[in-house]
Formats: sequence, structure tokens, C-alpha cells
Amino acid sequence: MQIKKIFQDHVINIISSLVNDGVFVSRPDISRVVVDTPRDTSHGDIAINAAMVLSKDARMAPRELAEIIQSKLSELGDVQKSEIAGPGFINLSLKADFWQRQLTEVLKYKTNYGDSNFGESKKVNVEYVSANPTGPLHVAHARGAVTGDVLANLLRKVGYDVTTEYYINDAGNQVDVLARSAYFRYCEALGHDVGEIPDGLYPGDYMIEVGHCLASEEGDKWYGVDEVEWIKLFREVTVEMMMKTVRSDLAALGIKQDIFTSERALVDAGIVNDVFNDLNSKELIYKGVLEPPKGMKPDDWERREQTLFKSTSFGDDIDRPLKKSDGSWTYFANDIAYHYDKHRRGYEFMINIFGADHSGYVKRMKAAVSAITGRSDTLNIKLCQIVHLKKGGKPIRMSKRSGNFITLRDLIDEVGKDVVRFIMLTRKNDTQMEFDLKKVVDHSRDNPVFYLQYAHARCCSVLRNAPEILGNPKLTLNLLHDADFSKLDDPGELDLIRQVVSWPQVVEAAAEVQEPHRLAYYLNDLAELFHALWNKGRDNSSLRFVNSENPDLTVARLALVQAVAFVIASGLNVFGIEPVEELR
RNA sequence: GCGCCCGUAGCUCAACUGGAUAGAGCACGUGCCUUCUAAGCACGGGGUUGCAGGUUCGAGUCCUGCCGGGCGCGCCA
Repeated sequence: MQIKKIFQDHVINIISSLVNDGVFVSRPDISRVVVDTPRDTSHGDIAINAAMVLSKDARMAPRELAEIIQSKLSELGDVQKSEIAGPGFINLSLKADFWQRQLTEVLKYKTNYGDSNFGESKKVNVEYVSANPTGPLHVAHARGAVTGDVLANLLRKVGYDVTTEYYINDAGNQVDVLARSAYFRYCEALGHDVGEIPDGLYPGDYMIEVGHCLASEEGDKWYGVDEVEWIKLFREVTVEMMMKTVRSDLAALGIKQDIFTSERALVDAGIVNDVFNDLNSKELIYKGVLEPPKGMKPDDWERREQTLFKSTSFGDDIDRPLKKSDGSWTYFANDIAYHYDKHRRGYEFMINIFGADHSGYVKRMKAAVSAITGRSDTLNIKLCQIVHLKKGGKPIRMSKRSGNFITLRDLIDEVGKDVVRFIMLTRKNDTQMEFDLKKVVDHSRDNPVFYLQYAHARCCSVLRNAPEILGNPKLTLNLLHDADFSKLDDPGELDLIRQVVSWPQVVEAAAEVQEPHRLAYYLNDLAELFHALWNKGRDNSSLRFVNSENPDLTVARLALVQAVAFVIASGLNVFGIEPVEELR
């Protein structure tokens, strides 16, 4: 149970009893009442704004109403002190015993502490990466990959039924270009003089292997043959090989999506026609002419009647074309079909992780999903902004044209999977960020992963060494669970306890707004409090966790240490990072 | 020209989706290892939250208008 919720319930009960007592002249809007943990500790443990937001309904001054609510709250057993502050906040300080008791929960649930049923097993689909299958993943994909993966973990933790998915764009022009690039390398592998790679083909060295593969599988039977004869085969084989690379790149990041959906398969199955008919029956499709965008110079603009989807009916700026001039479906049309398919598979919510370069696509996609499902909140799109790579403060530039971009694999090889994962989560997803490859491999506070792992390792170290110092080899979890937590009364210990037991509400808040980066900040704060307490023991030996002369106190402290380790591990599990027990 | 995102300490970024005196890290300065991991800790200076209005008990957060940066804008995906 979240601490906030406990007191939220108390406050709501008090207000409804005041309603019965006739204190309010108009019906108070409970939803405006916020029960919070204030950031300034001098404001106590719980802050309540009820008196300020409801004063008008009671025709009272905020502080006057506050006094009435306060007197009821002060009767609660766990409240040590209550006061009215500022414009009418009610601040509660809770008894140490209340906080200490919460540790029992942590030791009971271990690394599952923070799990909840907030999501009520609702089906959610999280789609991320979905890079074109035309080469290995590069660094630009890293942020979206990690954000999607961790968001999925986070939603699972709070009780959603999550499916992760990758959409393979294997139906467009680009895969024909890919097939031609493969054919070029195939001819090269057969030993023919092919010259330089023609403009427009994928120039990367990774295609050489594809060419060799095709040459050894197929021999020279396609050499000199017309394109229509070989393109389908080359397309399929090459896409398959590219996806193998993509899957292995994702695996190197610790990611494995549940489902891979092929765009081409959807088209072949006729789903685009299905959704077209569906939208057509809703009178959302018409033939019309779009005006060219103002302020731009459309070099090859040509007025043309098109098949359009009425996305303006759902908040988009202009209606969007569904068919190209050659009569084939646009990418957008296929994508509508894809989301139609997801909808038919029964997902109540869909989350797409996009790169910032797709921001212009958000409105039309949400419009399409609204049209399909009849609900505007089915699809949520998270944009991941650009990551500027640096090394020792110097920007790393990369040129796509030569094919010499930095691959995701390069990045992982250089700094490690865990660092890539964690750093991507130290910023809000929709703000640009810097990533300095040099700083994050240091074993210092510059490297937030190590700072956290160090805290976890220290916890493990204490728990490892304690039995020997105490002369008691049996330090079971049951023993820790039943410890006398009232002995944990040092301010540093209580600060740490408060942080540890606020984990469930941090998890739920992060899940609710879909912002996994909040966990990173919480965990950093937790590690900071732990390191601080550790060092207090250096200055004052009576604060050391292990005290051979006071076994009861020691067991209580070890329980706290164990709780810290559980919560760090719980957080790292969400991040897909293995907590380490030793750092030496 | 239009749309979306962003602008917070010298630098990199938070701020619990409207709360109280806007917080961390880095950098700079000063201290702390006989002791559970000093890969750490403690203390200190540093701000008109881009600018100007508005909404209200209360604004970094919401609204309007400017300034500055990023991304995107039919027949690419």
C-alpha cells in the first residue's frame, strides 16, 4: 500500500464526514485534493492541500477549514504532529514507528516490492525500434529501444498485460533498393568487375557478406538475368538476413520483443483493404486535392486529385493521402492497417516509440487510430529526441552518406550494455541529451550506473561480512523480517527508510505518466542516502551497520540494508540491468 | 509560412503532470581512510526558470504574444 494512498483515503473520509455535518455549502470536488510528500522535509512527511482547494465550497478562509480537517487528522494513530502552514497546507509528521513498520513489506516482497495491480491486467502493446530492415541498428535507435523496453517492464510491474512488438517495414521501395544492393554485392562476390557502388544503393560493408551468402547459395544463375526474375527472392533473403542482424543487435542490448509483424504480410493478407472499407463506411474517405504547404518551394508540385483520409476530423492539420499516383497504398495506409490489426488483436492501449524525426507523423497516426477505435486515448506516442554523442567533451560526427555511421553494436562494445541502457534513462525522453562516452566508463560519480551498483555491492558486502563479525552464521531472511525496527532511530536511518518505502508510489507515478527516467532519479537519491549513512559510520562507529556488541540493533540495521538492496535490485530489474554483488 | 518539441546555476540535467525558500551531478574551494568496499562522504559559493503580459490563494509548470534552438511538412518510409 502506498503511503500517499493511505492518507488520501483518510482525508477523503474526513471530507465526506464534514459534508454530512453540513460544513460545505456546495459540493466539494474531491479530485482537486492532493496528498503529497513534500520535497522540503521541514514540511513534514505528508502535505495536504484540501483546505485551500475546498475553502470556497465551505465559504471559509483556507486556514479556517484547515483547522477543522487538521483536528480530525491529528486523531489518527500514526500522526505524530500536524500543523497548518503557509496559505493553508496541512502538514503531517508521522511517527517513526509508522515508517519502520513499512520495512516489513519490503522484506516480504523482496525484489517484487513495488509491484501492483494498477494496470488491472489491461492489454497494452508497446511498439518500439521498428527500424527499416536495411542494415544494422545504429546509435539513433538506442534511445527508443531502451525507452520502449523499460517502459514495457515498468508497465508489467504495475500490472498491465504487456506485449512488445517490432514492425518490419518490408513492403516499401527501400527494400527493393536493398535487394538491388544485395544483387550488386552478389555479382561482386561472383568475381565480376562491378565498379563503384552506384548512387542510391546501400553502400555499407555489411552488404558484402550478404552478397557472398547469395553467391554461395544461388551460384551464378541470376547473373545477367532481368531484375523481375530475381528481385523477389533477393528481397526476401536479404530482409531475412537484415532482421537477423537487427535481432542480434537488440539481443546485445538485452532486448527481445514478443512479436515481429511484417508490413508485407499485412498487405498480402488484404488488411489494408479491410481498413479502407471500414473507414469508407464511416465516410472518412474522399477524393480531393491538397494545397501545397505554404512557405515551401515545391519543386515538382503537381495538382492532383488523391484518395484522402479525413484526419482533420480527429485533430490533424490536413487530410492525408492513402494512395500514391501509381495506385498503390501509401506508407500511411499500410500503417493504418497495422494499427487496425493491433486493435483487432485486442489491445486496449497502444504505445509507439518514435524518433523525433517522425514527430510530424504523430497527429495523423493518432487520428487514424481514433477513427478505428472510436477513442482518442487508445494510441499514445512517445517521442525520443536526438542523443548527441560526445567523447571527452568533443562531439562525435557521423556521416550517413558514406555508410560510416556508428552502429549500436559499436556503442555497446565501447561502454557496455548496462551503461547504454541506464544513460538513456537519465533524461526525459522528449528532450535532447548529451552522452559522453568517456565520462560514463569512469568508476566514479560521473557514472550513475556505477554509483548505483556500488551502493548495491556495499549492501551485499555488509550482509556477507556480518555473520562472521557477529559469530552467528545463520542470518536468514526470516530473522531480518522479524527484527526490531524501532531501533532504527538515527535521522540518517529514518531518511533512508522513508526513501526505501516510497518506492511503490514512485513506480506507479512513473508508470502512470510513462516516464521511466523518474526511476533513475529515485534510485540515484536512494544510493546517495545509503552512501551517506555508510560514511556516517566511518565518523561515528556506533552508526556502523554491524555492531558486535549489540546484536539486536545489528539485525535491525541489516534488515534495512537488505531492504535497500532489494529496492535497488527491483529498480535495476525494470531497467534490464543485472545488480552486481561485488565491484572489486 | 504552418505544425510538434525544447529554452532552468559556468556545463549536463531534475523538479512527483499547479504547491511552500526551484534541486542534483560535473567544475571550483576546504575537510574526512587503524574501522562493514574512500570507485565514497561532509561543508561552501553559484538563479529575475529566454522576454512581456494573463488566469488564481499559489506559475518553471496552464493561456496569449514575441525572441532563440531542434525536428517535420503530397506521389519516402
